Amino acid sequence: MCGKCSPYLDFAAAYCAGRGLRLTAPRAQVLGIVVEAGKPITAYEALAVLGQQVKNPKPPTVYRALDFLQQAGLVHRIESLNAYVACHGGHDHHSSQFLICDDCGTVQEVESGPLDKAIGDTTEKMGFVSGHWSAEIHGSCKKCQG
Amino acid sequence: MCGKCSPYLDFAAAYCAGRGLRLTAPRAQVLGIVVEAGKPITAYEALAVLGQQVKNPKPPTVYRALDFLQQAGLVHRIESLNAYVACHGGHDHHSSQFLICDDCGTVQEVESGPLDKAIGDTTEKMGFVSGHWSAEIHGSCKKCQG
DNA sequence: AAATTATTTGTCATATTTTAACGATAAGTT
DNA sequence: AACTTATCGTTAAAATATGACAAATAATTT
Ligand SMILES: [Zn+2]
Ligand SMILES: [Zn+2]
Ligand SMILES: [Zn+2]
Ligand SMILES: [Zn+2]
Repeated sequence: MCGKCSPYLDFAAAYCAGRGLRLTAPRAQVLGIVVEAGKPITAYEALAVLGQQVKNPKPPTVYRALDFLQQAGLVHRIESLNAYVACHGGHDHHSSQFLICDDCGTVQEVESGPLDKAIGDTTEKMGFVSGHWSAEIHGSCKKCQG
Repeated sequence: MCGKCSPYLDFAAAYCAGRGLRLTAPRAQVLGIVVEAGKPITAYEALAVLGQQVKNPKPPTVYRALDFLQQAGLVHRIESLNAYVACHGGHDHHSSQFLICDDCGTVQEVESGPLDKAIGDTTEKMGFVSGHWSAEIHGSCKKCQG
């Protein structure tokens, strides 16, 4: 828990309350851990951190919390990293786009209208009904360049 | 090996030869297995199939072959499925887009210029230098509707 | 051709990531 | 309170992926 994640947790509490979602203790703890990480964190890394707060937690605790948080839209899973990041905005979205810096490990979530439209156009043309999608863009962030 | 994968393997052989890449026996076998699957196949599924062709193969054999094939651009990894598909075209590309049907399990690789441009615009605006990216679009394919 | 070097392979084992199952606990309902 | 549903803690075990190293193969050099 820190200055950065406390406001986020306040927001998350209200966000969940407004939707009938239960932000229980383990869920809130894991959310705090993901927020505080500030970059992608794996389930086992989160488990290790959680172990500093509660006694000897087990993997299912973290995985269940992450599943819940994902469904709630509070965290995203970066598939290409097997890791999780907090959603950068308090918005429902079934799709997400990430700029993943392979040098420093940071991930920036972006919202690109044109990207959204391009995917909509493509799926429509193919007669495909899109549920959710994600674009994971690997490369080098601004800071990490000469 | 079948009527579908044989021409693909011929192409792959020429493709690799032209680039100084060595399409060795285990690599060609694994490629054949992925092509023949016709839909995403996991490393361990491929390992099981390979076990019908050679005696008691081990995971590293398949993983190494898949790594090579990926680097060569002959197969893609679908991160959200932990599975692999053959590249639908004989083209170099550092990026790919997939329409993944969650009902029938098929995956269609598409090439969308607008999507490519949208990602280029976004990364440029953020000062991000993009290496490779992939968009994995989950949903329901044309066949699986109504 | 022989020696050298680099790449690839087979094999052992292990590490990492994720899930199933199930009884206990807590929350929401009638 | 009695009932139903959701969540939790715990014990495994399944599924996914990699490290290490010697043997074999292929490419390169002498
Ligand atoms: Zn988000
Ligand atoms: Zn960076
Ligand atoms: Zn492709
Ligand atoms: Zn389908």
